Parts: sequence; structure tokens; C-alpha cells
Amino acid sequence: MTTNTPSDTNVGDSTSGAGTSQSLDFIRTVVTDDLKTGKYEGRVHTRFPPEPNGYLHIGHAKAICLNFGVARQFDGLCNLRFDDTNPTKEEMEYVESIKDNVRWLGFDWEDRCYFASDYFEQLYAYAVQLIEKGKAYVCDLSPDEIGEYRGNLTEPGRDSPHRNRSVEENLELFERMRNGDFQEGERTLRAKIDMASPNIHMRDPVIYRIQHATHHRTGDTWCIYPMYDFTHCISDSIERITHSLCTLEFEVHRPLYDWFLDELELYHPQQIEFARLNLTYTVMSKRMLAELVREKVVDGWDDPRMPTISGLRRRGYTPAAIRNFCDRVGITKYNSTTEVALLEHSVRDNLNKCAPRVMGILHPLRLVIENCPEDFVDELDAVNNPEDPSAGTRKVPFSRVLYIDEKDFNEDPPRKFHRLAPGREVRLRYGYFITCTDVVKDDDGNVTELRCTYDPETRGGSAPDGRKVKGTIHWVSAEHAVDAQVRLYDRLFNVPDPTDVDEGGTFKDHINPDSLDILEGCKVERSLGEAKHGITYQFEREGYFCLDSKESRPDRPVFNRTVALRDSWAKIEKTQQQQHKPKRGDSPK
RNA sequence: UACCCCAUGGUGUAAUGGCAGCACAUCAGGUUUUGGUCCUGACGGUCCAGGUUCGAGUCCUGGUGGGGUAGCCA
Repeated sequence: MTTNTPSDTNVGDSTSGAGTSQSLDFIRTVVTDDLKTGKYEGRVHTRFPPEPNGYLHIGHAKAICLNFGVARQFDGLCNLRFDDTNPTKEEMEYVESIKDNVRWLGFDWEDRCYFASDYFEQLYAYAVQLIEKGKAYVCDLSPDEIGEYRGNLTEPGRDSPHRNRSVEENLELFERMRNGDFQEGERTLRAKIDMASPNIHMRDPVIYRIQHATHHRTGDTWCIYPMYDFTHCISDSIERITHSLCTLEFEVHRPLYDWFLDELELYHPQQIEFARLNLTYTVMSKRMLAELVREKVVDGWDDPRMPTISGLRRRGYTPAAIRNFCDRVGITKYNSTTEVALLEHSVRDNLNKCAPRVMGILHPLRLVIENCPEDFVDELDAVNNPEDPSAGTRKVPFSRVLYIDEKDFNEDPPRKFHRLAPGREVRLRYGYFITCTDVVKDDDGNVTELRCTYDPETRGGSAPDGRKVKGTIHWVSAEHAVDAQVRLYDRLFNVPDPTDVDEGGTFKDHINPDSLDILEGCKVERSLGEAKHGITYQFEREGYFCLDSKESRPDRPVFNRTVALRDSWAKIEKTQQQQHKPKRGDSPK
């Protein structure tokens, strides 16, 4: 059987990394030009530089696909580098989850997994070099004072009173900072650039601060830690990166990136900025996602409703679906918001090609076939995947008592309803034609059971006399069915942009209270008793489902709905309902 | 208010001075043993004003609109 296991990452992949697409995005255009002019001796070397302070989300997937994709496409390399310069926020758990996510997405950093913390000693030496050159100084201003001296967006800053200390004094003070002679916040090392620069990041930025904190990798070796701007460009340089791709908010940092490398006369990669991914009906900020986790709005970073890579994986998304999505989104400098519909299309598109088909009943309605003997069991052949003949067939048991979905029966069928109704004949998928002869109800008038007859001549789903039926519905044999819990997910927020809040409001005001719907007592076909983790199945006519990696147990399977199938009947139903609604107002136009 | 960046259908993107194209979404039809898939069609766009040019979505100038930047976060 063809499956969509994680190792099967190339199923249904599009042009990513293939280098066959006609048009290049602006970054690939730069890379192509640099290759042409021999700017980096024909090398292409990128890096994906996450900070291990949270789980990766679909926006990071875009950056991963870009960095690893460019490297693959141009026969280059891509490093994984952890930007771990803030010991108070970073944890080993995040390092592991990030590695796991990148690998799962189908990318390989080979032996090049680096940590900025590995460069701390070198970084320190470069800082000393800057001091010796008269381009950095130890400043005694407090955090608040530094803020005051910095000026603001419209007013220039003022020089720190410590700006003109001697090289010797700076050297001594910086060494004492390292030795732990000072309290946190007491002193910093700052680059000596220009306090009047229109670019605030050039107003003598802090490059080292004192933090008496234990680092997840270096322990208590250091009590001073380098800042991002100083660390990132030098790390890129050390790793001989050619194109340092980052998001738009770092655009104004680029002059600083260039300044450090120029002053230190180091190998100089090129920083290029692109727009981060935004998706409708969700949030894409680590801070907000962490808040949802901390406050238990969701089940954890890998809650299937989260836009995290772990969440999407647990939900049943495939790596190929995510990669294809990232390809479709493209790379630009325009700050855009992509509709979730595109993500959903990407996963349906991929799963349609590779998901094994099965039958599962979400809202069971008992159906008895009266002309079927009690002990009759017919093993019918069912196609595993109509999109992939090599997936073969399986046996599905048919017997006297079945379950169908409540939604597939209507006692008073509306127009265009093709499913079961009193006196009506439909086809059971891969089974027989059945006709509804009677409806059994409880005291409250609820339909509790359907009585039907079947036509033994229609085995397999076609009638020898050539008669047609309009509807085909899915079903399971009651005796052979496996009980399951099914979890239906909806968007986490009920507005396209949850961050668009009223004065004093929060993004959490927009949380969709119905984002999780747990269905108990669902009936799935016998073969799902051996459902495998990591495979997303199509429950025919319903959607795509996978075993929940955390909650599912062999004796009590739990399925997550990845995404529903497109449902054109739902649309017809909706418009019919609207048409039947009496028009209100009837105001003259 | 300073500096930087950006602007093509509803959404995401392509067109590198020469026919404004693709995908998603929407709508209509066809095929179908999944109201899925697939196929066909329709709808719909270059922010504004000048300029350069035989020719401008593209180049120039000026507007307008949107975004980013004032952590000892990254």
C-alpha cells in the first residue's frame, strides 16, 4: 500500500529546489547573478538561524524551505544554526523540537548544526579587537539612561559620558565584565558609531550585556552575552555564508551588519530581507503562541489547532503539503497575508494523491437490512486509492446490520438531496443498492434506526438491469466496526486578523470557542483497527484523518481530522436555506 | 514627526522597456460507484498625477496608502 509516511517526502512535490521553474523570486535572482559574476567563487551557502525559545511555526517553514531550497537548487549548502545568545529564554527542549521539525520537513543540514554559543570565545576576541581599534567602549549608563541618551525617532541621541574612555580602560573594564565583577545591567559594551544617526540602530548599539544566568549549553562559563546584531553577522562570516536571508524587520539592521564586518575586516556575506508569512485566522508570533500554550488555551505547542510545524504534523499534514504551500506562497518584500484556504488546498492536493481511502462513520445511524440473513457476511473488494492503482484493494465486510451517517438520511429530503430517504434507493459504496423501507423512531420522534432491503443482484455497486441511483453513501458493518473517537478542528480564531484588536483588547478576544469538537462513539471500518501512526487516511466523503500521536491507544483509537473534503452539497444546502428564508425589510431600492 | 521598505484581480504571485499570465477563492457547466478528484468556462487587476520613450506594471519626479524601526530580545 502506498502511504504518506514521513520518509515518503517526495510524494506530490512540486518545483521546490528542482530549478526548473521559469521565473525566479528576487532572492534567487540575486543568487543567480552572484553565481554569474563569481562573487563568492561560485559558492552558495545559506543558513536557517532559529532562536531556541519556542516551537517552529509555518512561517519558519517558509524560511526553512527558502534557505534549504536555495541551497539545494544551486548546489550549495545550508547550515542549521541556533541563535542562542539569550540564556534566559532558551531551552534544550526547543533545540530538539527544531531539529526534529526541520528533518521532518525533509531537509538535511548534514554535519553542519552549529550554535552561536560555540563562537562565544571568538566573539569576545572580536569585541576586544573593536575596543583596541577605538570602535567600542564600556558604558556605565543604566538601561533607562541608555534609552534617554538614544533620543527617539525624530530627535538625535547624545553621546554617552563614557564614550571617550581610553582603550586601556575599556579593555580592563570589559575583562572585568567577563570576570563577573559587575552586577547585571551595571555596564555594557557598546559600539562607537554615531549617536546622531537617523538609523537608531547605529546610535552606539549595545553589543555585550551582563547576564548572570546559566546558559543551556555553556552553563556558567559566561556572565556576559553578545547581542544579536554583533553575533549574527560574525557567525555568518565564520560559517562562510554567502546569502544571509532574514525577515523584513531586520532591514534597518543591515547597516549595522555591514558595519561590524567592515570594521573587523571580515569575510562579508550579504544580508537579504524577505517578507514573513502571515496567515488568516491564526497568529504567527512566537510570543502569542507561547501565551496560548502557557494559559492552556490549547493543549500544547503541538496542539493540532496550532500553526506550529508540530501541530500541523499532529493534525495530519504531510511535509510535502507544507513544502508545496511554501512554494505557492512565494518570496517577496511585500507584507502580505495568505488565505488559509491556500494551505488547505495544498494539503488536500497532496493527500488526494497519497492518502489510503477508508470508510468511517462520524455520526452513526443504525441500519438493518431486513432481507439479509443474520449470519450473512460478504467480504467486498474496496479500492484503496482511485488516484493510485498500485495501492490495490482491500476486503470490507458487509452484513445485516450497518451504520451510515445521520447526515446521509433525510426523512423529508430537500431538493437535490441525492442520499437516502424513505422509499429511496442508494448505493452503498463498493456494496449493494439498498432501499429504505421503514423509519424507526424513539418517543421523542428522533430517528433511531432505518429498515432497508438490499438487492443481491447489485453486488459491487452496479445493477445488471442498468438502473441508476443518484447517491452513493459510505457505511460500516456494525459487527465488524471499530469504535473510535474523532476530533474535528476548526480555525482557532474567528476573525481573519486576530491581532487587529480594539483599544484595551487582546488577540485572545477573538478565539473561536468551537475550534475543537470531540465526537465519541464513531464507527470506523475494520481495517482501521490496524491504522498506523504517521499515515493520513481519507475517510471517503468526509475528509482526511490520522491517528492522534498522543492520545490514541490501540484499544481506543483517536482520529484527528486534518481537513474536510471540499463539500459542494454543503454549499447547495446553504444557498437553498438562504432562498427559503423570508426576505426581511424588502426595502425599495 | 525621522529613517528604511513596499504597492499588479477578493487573496497569493508572474511579466527584468514589447500580447498583463498562473494559482487559490468565487460562480456556471461536464465526467464520476467519494456531492471528492479530474476537465471546461466565467468573473475579476497594474494606487494617483506628471515625465522619459515608437512603446511604461516595469525607468524618473512628486503625491497617496500600507509596513518596519526608539530591548541590556531575536
